[in-house]
Parts: sequence; structure tokens; C-alpha cells
Amino acid sequence: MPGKTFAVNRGQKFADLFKDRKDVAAVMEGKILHDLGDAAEHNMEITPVLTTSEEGLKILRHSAAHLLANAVTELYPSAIPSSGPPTEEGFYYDIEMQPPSENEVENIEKKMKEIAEKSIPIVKEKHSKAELEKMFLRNRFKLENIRESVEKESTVYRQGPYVDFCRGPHVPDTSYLKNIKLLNVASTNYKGDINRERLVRIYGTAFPDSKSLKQYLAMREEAAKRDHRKLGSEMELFVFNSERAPGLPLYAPNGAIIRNELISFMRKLNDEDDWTEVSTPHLFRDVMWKQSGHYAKYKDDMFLFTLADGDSYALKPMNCPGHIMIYESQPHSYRDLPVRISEFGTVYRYEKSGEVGGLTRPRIFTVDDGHAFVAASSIDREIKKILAVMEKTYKTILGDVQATYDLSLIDRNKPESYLMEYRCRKCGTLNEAKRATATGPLTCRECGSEDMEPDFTLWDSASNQLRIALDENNIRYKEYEGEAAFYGPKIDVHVKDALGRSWQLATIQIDFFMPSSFGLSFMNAEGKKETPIMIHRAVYGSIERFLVMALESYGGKLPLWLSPIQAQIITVSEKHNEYGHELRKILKKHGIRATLDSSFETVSKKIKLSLRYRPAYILVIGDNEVQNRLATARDRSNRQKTFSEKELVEKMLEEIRERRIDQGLCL
RNA sequence: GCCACUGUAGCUCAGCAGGUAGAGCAGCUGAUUCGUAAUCAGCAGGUCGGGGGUUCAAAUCCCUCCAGUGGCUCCA
Repeated sequence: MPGKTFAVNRGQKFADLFKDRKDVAAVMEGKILHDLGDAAEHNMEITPVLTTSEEGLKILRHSAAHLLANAVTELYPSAIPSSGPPTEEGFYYDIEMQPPSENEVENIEKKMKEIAEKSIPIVKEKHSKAELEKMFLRNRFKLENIRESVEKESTVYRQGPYVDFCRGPHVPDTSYLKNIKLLNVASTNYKGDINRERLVRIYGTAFPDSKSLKQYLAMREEAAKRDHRKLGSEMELFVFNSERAPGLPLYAPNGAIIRNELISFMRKLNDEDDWTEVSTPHLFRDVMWKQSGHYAKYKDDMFLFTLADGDSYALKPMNCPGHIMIYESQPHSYRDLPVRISEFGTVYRYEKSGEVGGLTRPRIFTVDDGHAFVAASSIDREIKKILAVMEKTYKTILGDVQATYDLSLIDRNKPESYLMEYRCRKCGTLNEAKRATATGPLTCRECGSEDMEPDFTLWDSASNQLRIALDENNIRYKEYEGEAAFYGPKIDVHVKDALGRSWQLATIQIDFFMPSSFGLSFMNAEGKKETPIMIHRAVYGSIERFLVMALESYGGKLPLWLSPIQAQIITVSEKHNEYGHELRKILKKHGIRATLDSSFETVSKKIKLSLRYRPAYILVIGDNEVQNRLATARDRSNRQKTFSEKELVEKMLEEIRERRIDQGLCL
């Protein structure tokens, strides 16, 4: 049905075309959406927007948000709804009210269903700005919105006693909204501004039919089982100890295996692209961070301490200054460039209490960090290379998991938030880079004038080079203003976790400023000193965060090369233990991680108990295997196949070497 | 940091109209020698997140601190 068009004459009501259909949320004329309740303003061709389509589902959920506000204001007349948009998985509404308890939320949901059952028409009305202001006199959020965004007139939607200021469109009546579920309650501030009113945000979801709602809820439950915190304790990967190490996760042996595999894979990729590896201290004197600019901006988020003799130190929140020290320790010629310095550098950031969580937001994490010092002319070439490694890495480890690329740019209205060169309006002198908020009033170093304007040349050039590199690698990306680092624009790669939350992994950042604040240089072809440009890059980003994405996307069933337990050997009875030990030794000798369960239990029980560790293969050893020196392998899909020792080793090594994602041993 | 919820044995959870803790799994001991998701029996294991209060009596009610979870803010 989608795509089918209907011809409509002027004055005809759209609803008349779809009288008996409950799967049409609105109609679309080209790209313009109309409510079903509207009449055509001219002769036109329209297509129905089905509730099952992406666009239709959005409308349905937007209407469900209204229904939520409707229910809340009926139950709590003093509640003031602010705004309630649809989201990717449902909707929410921000409302000023007492935070509801679980029981109250259940009540609200019940009320919503009651209203849905009544099939109350949702009617659009047009009003002048003055009328709107009068209508929403008691709702200061809507009032503010009307004053800011309405020019002459706009629309409201009325369902029974509830009226909402809204552009729409909406479903024709509340009966479309029977399949809803409130999911959780959170707190937020009006317009996300911490200084504005505190609001309650109620999240929910809506679907066109009960089956898809049930499916969604079941999927959410399944996803929760993939949560890395759950998998991590089942598989004995990490240890969280909230008492003694808040936000400081520990790797248990199985977790350390995965971490080390990731590191050695990246070490190999680094080497292929001529990155050298260094190791730098985990702390520096505070002067280092003052010079780099981190102290001014991130002092409150750093682990700082002062010793008895008055010396102050900070744990490193980034690796770049250490790499800079290594770069500057030697003279450089344009012939050595790019100088590529890498490190699996552990950094420490004091994330605020409410912000820490699991391995995705710890206070300590390790970055597969790298800094390329390049001449301005070779920036784009270097970035293209890095992008290529990123794509290869993500494809190899995460398979077809979707990664999105963002280009984060400066907010031109807030030059004071960034390191920025300023030009004197009086004498025209270009002054060195500063962050205006950190340094107080700006004065020209030549004439002392305070009449300075930001000069965006460096920022614009860096942004363009990133754009070009992305385009030339045929990577689809979105641009975001105001998301840049304080020292330069960047490309970020995001991946979603099991609960649908998006996390930043890889990053490429161009930095014109740190090299100059540290006075870095190289000798160019003309024999003159030139300042290099620094490219900060991390392919995994945080190793722990990347590990989480891999772990959750495979539900713990990691590719063989990453699996902590590659072979779980299970003996049928004690008399097979001797061969079990031998087999383990043989596998170990070839670098295959094998564990033996020689306990005096049934095969079934030993298999059952081993599954929590998600071993890649289970090798069962009984009379037949012992007599003929064989092993019977069972893979994660319960396929079985018997091998000679030699064949088993060869096949497993092949799967490991090729870093295969799918299991092929028992095919 | 803000709002809500949560914190009982290694793990998963029960107990919460207040009467000083209970199960399954794991662990240990013994029996069972067994072919692909739990063989049987016994034993041991907790100052109920910390502190304070109300009470004759607190895991249970109140306050406070800490931590975890969800969301907001932030994320170099």
C-alpha cells in the first residue's frame, strides 16, 4: 500500500478516503504532512502515512506523548506540561510536577488506556498569537515557546479537555493509542538548562498493535541480558567494587585476555602504518597541564594532589602532552614527517558521581592513542589513512554493527569556548591562540587594544580538511555544530550498546594549537622553522568501551580469536582425564586457550556449568576419543564434529588467524 | 552535581501489617564412573551497604552518608 497515491479535490476531507482504515495516521502531499481531519486546500495527490511506517510511527508516538500529558493533567491538575516529542523508540513528556512513584506511574498508564478506549477525537484548531498567549496563560513553558516561535498564528490540538500547543500532525482520535507502555521516569531541566525549572520526564513507547508492542518489550528484556555488567560477571571478565574502587573497574583474567587481544591487534595495525609505540608516565607536574590548556578547562575533572613539599601533580587525563615531550626531545626535519607516536595510554578522569557507570563511563580507561605530527600539506592524506584503519578495525571486530560518523564543528557564536586566534580591529595584528573565558580580557600584544575579533581561518581550514577526507573515503556522516574539542574540530564514530544508547568510540581531531603552545617545530624544505600540526586519533577510543560494544553485540559469544575460553574440554569420566590433560597441553602449545573440567560430574552438568563463560567450542572426551586420540567439538549452535588432534589444531588456528566472526569448525 | 529507584550469603532472589534471617545455584564433604543445558545426600556460609534515631524490640519505620541503576548535565 505505501506509495499508492490518491487524487483529492479541493475541499475534500482526507479522512473520507480512509474511513474504514485504522492504519493511516496522516497523509503526505509531497513532503508536507496533513492531518487526516484536514480538508484539501487545493487539488492534490496524496499518499497515506501508515502507522507502521517510520513517519507514521513518529506521529503515533507524538500523539501518545500528548495522551500522557492529557492523563497526567487530569490526575494532577497542577502539573504543567512542557514538551513531549517522539524518540527513536517511543516518546517522552517533560512535565513540571511532583515526581510520581511507581504506583502513580501505573495509574497514569491506566488513565491513558482509559482515554484511548474512549476514542476521543483529536482536533486541530488555528489561533492567532494573541489568542494562543491567552489560552496558555497558566502554562509558562508553552507561553515562552509561543512568544519565541509563533509569528502570527499557529495550531493547537484538542482532545476532550486537554489542549496542547503543537504543530502536529496527530492521529485522528485516541483509539489509535491503545498499545502504549510507560517505561521509566527521569529528571531533567527545562531546555536542558541546569538553571531552569526541574521537570519530570516520563518515558514511554507506543505501537500500532499489541503484537509489536509485546515484541518490543520482549526485545528490551533480551537486550538487558546482554548488558556487559551482567555478561562481565557471568563470564568473570571484570570486577566492580563500589566500596573501594568507585568507577574503577578491575579486569579479571578472562577480561584481561580480551583486552590484550584487542591491544595486540591494534599494535599490528599501528605497525603496518608506521606508528611507533611509546610509554609515558601516568602523572605529571601540574605545570604540564597548565601549559596544555587542560588545567584551565578540566581542573575540576582531574585527579589532582599536592605532596607534603608543596609540589602539585595530576594523573594524566590525556596522553598528548607526554607524546609532545617525546616529539620535542629531538629536532625534526620535514623529511621525517609525519612523526607518528602511539601508546596504549591509561588515563584518569574524575567523572562526576552521577555520570560514572560500568565500563562505558569509568574513571580510568585506556586509549589506543596516537598523535601524528604532520606538515599542513599532508593532513588530508594522513586522515584518509586513519579513516581506512578505522573502517577495517570496525568491520573485523564488530562485523556488521552499525557505526555512525559525526563531524563535530565549532559553534561560531561562542568563540570564547575554544582556543582561537584573535585579530586586533585597531592595528590588524593576529594574536596567538587563547581561550577567552580562561584568560580574562583580551588585549592586542602590539597596540594593547581590547577591540579584538576572533579569526576562524585555522578552524575553517581544519574542518574542511576533515570534510574532504570523509568525502574521499566515501563515508556518510553528519555535521554537528558546537561539538568540537576546545582545541580543534573532530570526526567521531559512534556505536550503540545493547540498551540502544549511543557511545563515542573512535575519534580523529585536528589540533593547530597545542603544537604552538608547546613551541613545537620542524625544519621545512626552505630551511625555516615551521610549526607542525597535530592529529589526535584513537581507533578503539576507549578500549573498555570498545570491548563492551563487541561483548554486547555478540551477547558474550565473541569471535574465536577474542574468546577468553577457546576450547572447554569436558571429560566423560575420570578415566578420560589423563588424555584430557594431554589434549589441553597440545592446544596450549599452539597458543589455543583451553580449559579442562576434570571434575567428577556428569557431562550434562559440566556443559551446563561451562556455558556461562561462553566458550567458543566444547570438546567432549570419552572412550572413543581416548582410544583414537580424537576430540568431539560442539560449537555454539550445538553442531558437532569429531576431529583428529592435528586437524582440530589446524582448523582452530585457521579460524583464529583469519579472525573469523562466524564459527566454521563443525560445518 | 541534579531527580527517581535500588542495596539481604560468591550469584539469583524471598522475607518488609516491626518480634533479632530463608531458598536455589556455586563452595566444601561423602556416595554415584556417568556421552552433550543441573545424579543424590550432608555441611558450611550473612554484624540484612555504613552511621544515627524512634521502639521493650528494626532487614522491616524515620534521618543521614556511601554506592549502584535509569535519565538530565557533562564527556578533553
